[in-house]
Amino acid sequence: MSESAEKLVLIDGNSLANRAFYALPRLTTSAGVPTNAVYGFITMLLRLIEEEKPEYMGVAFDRSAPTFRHLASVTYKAQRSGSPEDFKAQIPLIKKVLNAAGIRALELEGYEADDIIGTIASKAQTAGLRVVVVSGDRDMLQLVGKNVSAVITKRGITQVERYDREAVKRETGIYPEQIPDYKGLAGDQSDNIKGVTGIGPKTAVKLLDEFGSLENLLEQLDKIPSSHVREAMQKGRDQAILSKTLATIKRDVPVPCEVADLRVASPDIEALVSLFEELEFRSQIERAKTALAPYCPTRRTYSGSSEAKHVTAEVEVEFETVDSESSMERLRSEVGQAARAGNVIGLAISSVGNDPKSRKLYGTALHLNGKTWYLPDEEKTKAIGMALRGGRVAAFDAKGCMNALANSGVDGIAIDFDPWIAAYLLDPTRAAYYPEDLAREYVGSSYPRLGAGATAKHLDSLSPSECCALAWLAASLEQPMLAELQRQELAELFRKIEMPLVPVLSAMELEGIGVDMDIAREMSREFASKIKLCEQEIFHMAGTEFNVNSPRQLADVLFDKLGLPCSKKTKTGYSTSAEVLEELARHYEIAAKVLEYRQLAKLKGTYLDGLEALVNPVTGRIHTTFNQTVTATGRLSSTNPNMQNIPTKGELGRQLRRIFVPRENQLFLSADYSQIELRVLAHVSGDSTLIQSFLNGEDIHTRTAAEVFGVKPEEVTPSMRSKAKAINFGIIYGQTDYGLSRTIGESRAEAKAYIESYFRRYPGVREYIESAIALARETGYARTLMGRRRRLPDINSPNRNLRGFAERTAINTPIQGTAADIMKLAMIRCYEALKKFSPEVKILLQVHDELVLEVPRGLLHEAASVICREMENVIELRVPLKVSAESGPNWLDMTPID
DNA sequence: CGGAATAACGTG
DNA sequence: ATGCACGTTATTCCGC
Repeated sequence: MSESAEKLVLIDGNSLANRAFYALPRLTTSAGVPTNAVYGFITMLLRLIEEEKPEYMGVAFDRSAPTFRHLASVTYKAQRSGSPEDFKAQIPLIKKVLNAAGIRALELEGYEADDIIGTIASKAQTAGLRVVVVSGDRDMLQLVGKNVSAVITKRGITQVERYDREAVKRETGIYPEQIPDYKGLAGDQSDNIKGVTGIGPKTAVKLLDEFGSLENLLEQLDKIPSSHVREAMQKGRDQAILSKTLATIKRDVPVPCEVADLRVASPDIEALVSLFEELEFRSQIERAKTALAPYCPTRRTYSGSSEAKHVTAEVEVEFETVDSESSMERLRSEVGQAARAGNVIGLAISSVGNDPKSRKLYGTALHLNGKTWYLPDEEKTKAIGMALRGGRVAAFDAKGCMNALANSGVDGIAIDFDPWIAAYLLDPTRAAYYPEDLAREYVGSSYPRLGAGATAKHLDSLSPSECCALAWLAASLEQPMLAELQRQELAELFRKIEMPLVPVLSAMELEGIGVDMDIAREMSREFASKIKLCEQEIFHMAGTEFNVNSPRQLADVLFDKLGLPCSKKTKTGYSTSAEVLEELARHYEIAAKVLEYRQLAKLKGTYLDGLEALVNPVTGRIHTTFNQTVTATGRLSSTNPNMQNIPTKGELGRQLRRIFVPRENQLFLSADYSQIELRVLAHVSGDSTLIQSFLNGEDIHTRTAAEVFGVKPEEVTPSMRSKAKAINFGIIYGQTDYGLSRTIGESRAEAKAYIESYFRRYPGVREYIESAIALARETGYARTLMGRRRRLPDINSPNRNLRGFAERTAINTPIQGTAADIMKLAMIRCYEALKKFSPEVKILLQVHDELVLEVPRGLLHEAASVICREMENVIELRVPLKVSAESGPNWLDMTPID
């Protein structure tokens, strides 16, 4: 069964509505009609549609006498959130909404939602659909099987847990089909199922692991080793059978419809809008329209912000699905022909996955020679993959495509054009690079319907037609966007740096980095107990208990209750930032404790607990994603997790680096550019003193201190050096005297004097700053050494604040951006050099001015020299580039090489 | 419930 | 007003 099969989402309506009802405060229309359950239900429904994009949907409702459990829970919480009547009255409203949305509400006299869902899930499974069951009830896990997964809503559907067969086993210890057997043995209090007296959860799991099913167990009671358990089973035999029956979801109830009837095909948007207006759900109208648009037979009209209004073509892109040997043969020959002729081949891949390494391909579209093809599965993609090697390929999210292809065993596809990267170079500060916007800007007023791909930020779960439209678009954008890059003198940066970087980043992401989760969990436990201790001390000193994590509550306690002096303010109240607390800590112990608490909580939450969910279950490694199109300056950024902000500054935080470990018999090698930004400053400013001190290999901060404070280098004290360091960094950021005075804790006049003294000693730097601002004023841009540009629309603003910000950006961007350019080029060079040197050496991470690699022990010194050489010689500046290398058995214990 | 805004804090 | 560039976490507010 290929994963491109159509999808059916089955929702337990009562379960979701109930949750919504109790989670939301009492919302009503202006007439007083309660609407919270409807509102919450719609929120969850739309979210599901947006994420799952199912072709089929059904929402099942109970139609039996309420069980004991329902009554109990409803009356129990009733006093807080409204009466059960308020809830019941909202169910018909939910059904009305579903009806308008074109989604079937399913109910059957005398049956619960479970049974309807079970029955339809079975039918759909037989029909070859992928089924997703959504409920708050873990009982539903028993329906999980081939092509049937379950989403159990924990706290809503944000913290969603998706179960397949193996996940159920992992979580519960038993397989889905054994859940009724399990309940037959261990019972279930919440469902009033008794089970066998004397058999608890652990015994039940053990028995089922051994005997498979309840029936099998009952046949071989004599084989149970423990006499205790054997007796219990003999006594509870009938109860076990009855309990199992009660716990089994029925799969053969007379549901009033066929799977085909559940296709979402004709939402009545007008009816839905008027219903929402009636319910006064203003904020949901637009969202619902967008979410349901793909299900509507006709496409909405697009109205752009400009005077010209474009109407997207009503037509789907035409494509041929490759489902026979003959079509495969034809496609193969077309690809060969396109490759030989040098024609562009548009590529788009529909894939899913939590991280780059688990991103799995389930459909590929190709557009070439004016025709679009769709390869409906991995097998077909592999069959054509190699043929793409020589072609000129264009694709949105080239790196994601490479990852998905590599995970399917298709390596070495070079992608020459990624419209997202092109658009990024043309305007790196743009909020989003939507395919639809690019189509309008570069292709013209008519293009095929893009569907959900229109506003795609990542290319998850595209339908065949969306996938094909994007392949078409990627190919169609190539020439116009390349021409624009050329016009703006960005083509070389694109061709020589950004696109060649893609395979390097892909390889890094797929490689991942090793983590020792045993250490992480151990540290997490230690931190937890320290946090608890800390919290108790804070409560004691405060004389009250509160949530220390809440800046609001903390401010209340500190400034109102305890009357500590408050200084800084935020938009909403008094600030409790580290800066404020550090000041207070000089006199008040509680402030110091809060700082300690904060530090521990931050480290635990972000770097210990947050990591767990991101470990790839197959590789056991962390596969971060490097984003090439987010920063305004040209740097990379890293997400899921951010591997570029792993603690290094504080001693406590630094310890977390022990978690990251190389493979057996390998070492980490880290190579970092020393003072790269100041070296870039020296180069672009041409300041002779600065250049000279780098040429001499001096300690740059010491030299600055000597210059600014007018002493000999050997007379520079640590305090002078640290101030000089602050000045050096401040210069790069365009800092004012006020800012410097705050960082070094001296008077503003003093800071001003330092800066003036600095500029007297480094006049070239002052000239650079002035010319950078002047250039930006003239052109509206800041540019890096390699021509990367960033628009600065506020550089001539009458608003002093905005203008000041733009001016500082004009100073900083060429420096930060040039350093980024250099590092990117170095990465490409290192990657190429390592291919020749040894395929066993892997680049794992980039942290702006540092590369982290994994190296077999025996290759360490040679690898280090290859890397340092490549990094240092990547470009000839007026000052040398210096790289320092370290190695170690984890990311904490790193020692210098040479 | 879930989305958005806010505050805080980790990195180069 | 007041130092550049990022991403993640937890809390809080809001919807009608």
